[in-house]
Amino acid sequence: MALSLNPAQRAAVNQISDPLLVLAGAGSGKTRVIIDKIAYLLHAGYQAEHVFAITFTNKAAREMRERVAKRVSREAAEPLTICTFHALGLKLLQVEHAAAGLRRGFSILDADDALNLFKELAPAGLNKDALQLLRNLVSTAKDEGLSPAQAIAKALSPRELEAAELYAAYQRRLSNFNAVDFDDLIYLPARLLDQDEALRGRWQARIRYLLMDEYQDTNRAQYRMVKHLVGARGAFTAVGDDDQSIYSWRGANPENLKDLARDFPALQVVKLEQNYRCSGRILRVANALIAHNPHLIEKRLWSAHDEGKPIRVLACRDELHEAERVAAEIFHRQIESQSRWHEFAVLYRGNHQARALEQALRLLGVPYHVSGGTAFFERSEIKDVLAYLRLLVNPDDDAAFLRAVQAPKREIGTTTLEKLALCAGSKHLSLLHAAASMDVQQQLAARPGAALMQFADQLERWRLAAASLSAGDLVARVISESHYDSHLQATVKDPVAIGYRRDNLAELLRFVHAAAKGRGALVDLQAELALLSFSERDEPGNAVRLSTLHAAKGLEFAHVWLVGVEDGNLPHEGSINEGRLEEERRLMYVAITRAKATLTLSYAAHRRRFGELERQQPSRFLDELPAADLQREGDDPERDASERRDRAGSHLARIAALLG
DNA sequence: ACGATTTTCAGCATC
DNA sequence: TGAAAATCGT
Repeated sequence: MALSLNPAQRAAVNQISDPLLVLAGAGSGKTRVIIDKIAYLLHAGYQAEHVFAITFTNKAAREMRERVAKRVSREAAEPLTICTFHALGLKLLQVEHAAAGLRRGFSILDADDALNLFKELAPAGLNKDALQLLRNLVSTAKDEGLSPAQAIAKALSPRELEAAELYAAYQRRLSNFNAVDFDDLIYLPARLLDQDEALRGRWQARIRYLLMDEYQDTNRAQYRMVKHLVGARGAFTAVGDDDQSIYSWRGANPENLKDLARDFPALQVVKLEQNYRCSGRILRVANALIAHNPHLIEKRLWSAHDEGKPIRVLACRDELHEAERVAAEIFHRQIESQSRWHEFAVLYRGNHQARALEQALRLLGVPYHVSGGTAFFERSEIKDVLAYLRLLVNPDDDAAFLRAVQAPKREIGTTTLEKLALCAGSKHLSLLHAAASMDVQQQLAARPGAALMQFADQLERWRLAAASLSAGDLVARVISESHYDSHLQATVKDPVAIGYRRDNLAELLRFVHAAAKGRGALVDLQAELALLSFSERDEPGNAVRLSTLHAAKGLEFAHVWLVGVEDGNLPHEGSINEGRLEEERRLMYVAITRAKATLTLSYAAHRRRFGELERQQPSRFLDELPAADLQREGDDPERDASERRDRAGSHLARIAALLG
């Protein structure tokens, strides 16, 4: 990367009087621009506490914080707010909780808990898809900024009315729990800002300059929140790239790029078109591919780098052959070039594709790191322990109660809980309060009643202890006194899995100790934990990176292999049918532009899908790349098919022959 | 209430 | 194919 800014980057940094959209192509140094702009704002006299930078992931926020602290001094960076959209929404709600009808210590339900709560209100016997569809309608309503009452008024058909009423019931239930879901962290602040002028004034005074990263990933609600926060002044910089919009399936709305120009007539647009990452050839291939998509604003990326190595296209027999070849190539290339392992990456469409690759790499003793996978905070043992914390902070959190009361098992089953819920409902008590109430106790049988009482007593003891204990010590005490470890031994059979879960809990403990330093208040800690999704220790180190295309966004590697470039996989089957080809093309574009020096694409003639060996066709996207830049390698798939049947030594061949 | 067995169903995965 | 959910049986 150049030491000084290029003219476009400088223009993006220095423009602080008008609202600004920075169209930042892949590898064009956009993070650099954001960091420098923060420094420039501070230099121009902005107080750090009035400068806000918003990202999508905690990881991005963390990285930005670290880079800013290096650019300006640590002390100067301290008062800055650099966080995710949801964390900003949460901050606002914590300050303005009364206006939102919430009490201090409100809980944040994750997607799972929210769905469970929703399930109880929805008509019984719905299958998973129908339920999720209905739940998504609620999300959509919040995304559009509709209150339950507005949604009911707006419903056109009986089905829509039913969904709107379900939305209303769901919000009532959340309110009873003193809880919000993830959507609410955006929807409620946007609503408050819209309706309460004084509140809006307070926040506009606080946020004097707003920077947004990955702007193409914002949804409607996030845009409305931002619009209210920046007001007519429009002191903001939005950085994004419509060609890297790959999250529309989870609500991102690239149209927001267009609306920005409509809502802020003074909007300036700066394009960052010099790519500092890829070789000339890699960039040319990427440009050729993305040129097949329609564009709102034309942008032409160029690179000052050499042409570089040809792009290779490997034809393979099946996914095992593909994995073996890729692993062998990485193995040899590393030795040959004396590169470090972390300069190599294998990218793929679906998580399941990692398996064959892992196997092949392990066989050669190549260290690797798989990104993504099940998020740390989604693991059941972590959610169990966090449920205790939530319940300590917010006794009305019935979702947390239901989780905590059943892990570890304490002879309280569904029948008991149903009875408890019935009593609690009629007396307008939360489940925990009901469990401790004498009235309710009398209506329960002796044994379950005693078990519930014991549970409530234990929580009360912890609550009292919390005052004099650090958050970390409290969590340690909860884990030990709830006998969670015996619970693990009783429910998990595989001793390796038990060890793994213990490790996770130890990791959580370490995290809480570190996070709670200086803050201490359990309330804040609990809220922070709810927003985190990945383990902080997720340090890949010096290892080959295996990653999905989505998880690879924002990363770069010297040598990239993109595997499974087949119709049905990339583009994915579902996207072909639903005409979402453009997003699939962007996905491939993102993959190609991760590569600095070499790029290898591969596809297999056959692939095992759902247990069946299926014939595959090379991706249609390969035809959109300039043939002159591609170097096709590998065996003729037809000839291989017969060879495969003949080869005596191949175990796979025999299995494949039996199946096929 | 819980473990064992059958059935189902496959994307990407943020906060 | 294989993991997770649903159902069965004690």
